[in-house]
Formats: sequence, structure tokens, C-alpha cells
Amino acid sequence: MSTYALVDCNNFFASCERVFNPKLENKPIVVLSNNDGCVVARSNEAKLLGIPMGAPYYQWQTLCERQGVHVFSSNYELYGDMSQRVMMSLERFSENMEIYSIDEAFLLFDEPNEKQLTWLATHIRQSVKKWTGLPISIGLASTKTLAKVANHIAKKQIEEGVFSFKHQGLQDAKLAQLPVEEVWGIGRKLSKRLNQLGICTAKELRDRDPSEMRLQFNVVMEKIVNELRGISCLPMEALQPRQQIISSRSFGRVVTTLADLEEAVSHYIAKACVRLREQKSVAAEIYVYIHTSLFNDTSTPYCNGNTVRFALPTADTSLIMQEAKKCLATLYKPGYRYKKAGIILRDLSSDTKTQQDMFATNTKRSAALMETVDLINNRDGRNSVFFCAEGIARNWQMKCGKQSPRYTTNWRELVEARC
DNA sequence: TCTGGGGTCCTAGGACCC
DNA sequence: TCTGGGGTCCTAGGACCC
Repeated sequence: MSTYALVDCNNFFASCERVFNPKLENKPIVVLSNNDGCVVARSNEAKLLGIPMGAPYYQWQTLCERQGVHVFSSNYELYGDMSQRVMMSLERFSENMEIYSIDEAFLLFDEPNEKQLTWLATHIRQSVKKWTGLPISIGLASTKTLAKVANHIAKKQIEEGVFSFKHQGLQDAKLAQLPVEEVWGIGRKLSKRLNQLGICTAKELRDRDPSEMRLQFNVVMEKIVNELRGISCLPMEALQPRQQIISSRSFGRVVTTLADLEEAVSHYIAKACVRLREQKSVAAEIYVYIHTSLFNDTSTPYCNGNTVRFALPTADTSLIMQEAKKCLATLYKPGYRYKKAGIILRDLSSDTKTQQDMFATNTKRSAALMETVDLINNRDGRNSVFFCAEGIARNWQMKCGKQSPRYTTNWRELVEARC
């Protein structure tokens, strides 16, 4: 029987900051979301101070200052690059790997001997630490859901950071300790419903009849129960092109003019289109939306969005910008204090399917232009060339005053070593 | 003053068809 | 007044994940 290993980087964003700044070792660190809004990552030391995940930063700022917490704006360029390094390291150990998120991957092993597996996992952990500087934890089990649980235990209870769930007796005890809301796929709403049925732990969920649970909930719940029983229902999945691409940001300050909104939306489109072309797709439509603050703002709330379909599926940034601009004009109402705008590229398909249109001169020229823009930006750094429509002053841009250098992706921000 | 962003999957319900 | 049944496709919204 195969074994799933879930590899998860410990406190990923906080650990990335630490790799290039050893003074942060054993110090509390928090990393903030875009616009320095919420806490999205904490080192163990910061967790011990009681700073919760997802908390609005302004509520914890005083405590952070008083306790000497090192606070960072998020630096996705750095985290994305570090993630790639971890994944490349992991690839060496299994041919069957699924990158699940920026800091997690499943590996599948056929090795039946549990001791061998645990040894291998320990070896992987040491290697990744050596090659990337990042600490990871590994959970081993016969299903993905159980591997998640095992990883949770490895991280919290096991100093060596590796835990195997192959032993049945151990499973009973550990699942009985685990609150049901900690199970992968059980969120706030579902755990509340489960609690009402008297199901409070992972073990109690596991011991329910799967088909009964399907009737009461849905097919997803049935799979979760089976997975907890060691029956694998969630296979390894190949990397698929995304079905939609979202680009949105809260503004650094309130925006009131159409011109500023146009700049912001154009900028989001430029970023989304880079990702669209990276995965060799074209989009058939774009959804554009704007809204005022969602939180206790005394001014009148307003939110609106609309979809535009293109004449032909496209990955041409300027063409999409033009369409979005027309759409935005219909959404915009003067007099409101806008806080956020966003776009979603939808109905994506492979760009090779639209090749018959390549005979059109316009399409050919646009593809060549986009290719050149991407080439220059890949070679010389992001935003080396950009569309005028994205604006230059960009006074709507988000706050990120506490950002660390992009140590690994920008020549001007390399680590300095001093004797 | 200050509350993130980017994804996926499932289901219910409506429209439409025979 | 009476007014089937089954299928498909699409979309909005909900729930979840990191």
C-alpha cells in the first residue's frame, strides 16, 4: 500500500524572513497581509505571545511594539522564490509529487516498511533545511487527510518534525484528541453542524457511517470520513492550469476619481495577464469590480461589478485594458470613497486552440508585443517596462513599508555579508 | 486613521428541451 | 378547474483551503 507524505514548511513566511536575517533566530516575528492589514504568519515565539492568525494588525500593534516583535510586510517575491527552492528539493525524493500550496506538497511513496519511511522523511527534512534554510514537518499516512493530521502532530508534538500514522492503535488515541474542526475540509460552518450531531473529535467523525454522512451532508463529507478510515479517496493530482485568474488589492488610501480606479484596474490586468500568458492560456471574459470599505466606514457603502466578453479569447494586455475601461465607466459613481478594486479573468482556455486566428495580422503583432514585454520583464526585473495606463505616481498603491529586501530575485537587494 | 488575496469544488435552482 | 417527468446546462452562492 502506498504512503502519502505531507510536507509543510513551518511558519513559512516568518521562516523565510529568518533565513536571510539570522538575528531573528528565536525572536518573535509576524508577517502582515497586503496593505499591512492582518497577521498572516507568526513565528512560534509570536504565537506564544497570543497573537492570533488573521488578526487585524492595528489591534496588536501596541503589543508587538512593547514585546519587540519583528513585523514584516509580506514579500511574495521572496516567498515565491523560496517556495520554488523547497519544491525543487523535494522533487529529488519522489517522482510522484503534488504541490498543494505555496508551502505544502504531497509526496507518494511505495516503500512498505514504516521504519524505512520514517528514516527517509527525517533525511528529507534535514536535506531541505540544509539546502534552503527552511524548517519543515512531515506527516506520513495511508491517505492525504490522515497525512495532514500526522503533519499537524509532527509540527506540534514531535521535536524531530516527522510523524507516521501507519499504526492503528496510535490513530485511535490521536484522532480522539483532535477537535473535528482541525480536520482538513472541515471549516467553521461544518464543525458547528457536526458538533450539533455530537461529533466533536476526528475519531467521532471517523466512526460514523460514510454513506449516512453523505446523506446528511454531501459527497465531500463522505470522502473525509473514508479518508479518516484509511480508505484513500483523494488521489494525487497533476498540476492543472488555473481556471480563473484573480488580481485585486485594497488601496493604500481612499480613492475617489475614475482616473485612479482606471490606473489600478489596468495595473491588476497587467499582472493577471502575465500569469495568463505564463500558463499559455487566453481568457474569454473579464469581471471587473469596485467597492467602498466593508468595515465600519461611516460613508455610504457601494459595490458593483460587471462582466465583459471579448470578441475572441485573448491574452493581450492592452486589449483587455480597453474593454475593462469601458466596463469600469459603467460601474463608477462619483462621490463614493473606494477602497478596493479587482478583476477576474474567466473562461480560460489553451492559447493553442485559438491558433487559427493567428493569421490575423493584429493577433500576430499583439502576441509578439506581449512576448517581448514578458521577456524584458523576466530578464531585467518586474516593471522594467509597463503600460502607461497603469500610471506612474500610483498614489492608490498599497502600503508595504515594512517589507524586507527581495534577497533572491533582485540584484539590487542581495544579502550583504560583512566581516 | 487602520480589517488580505487567490484559488477550488459542490449544490440548488432556473431555463430549456423532449 | 385540470396542469408529467426526466434530462442537461448554466450560474450564483456557499463552503472550504492556504
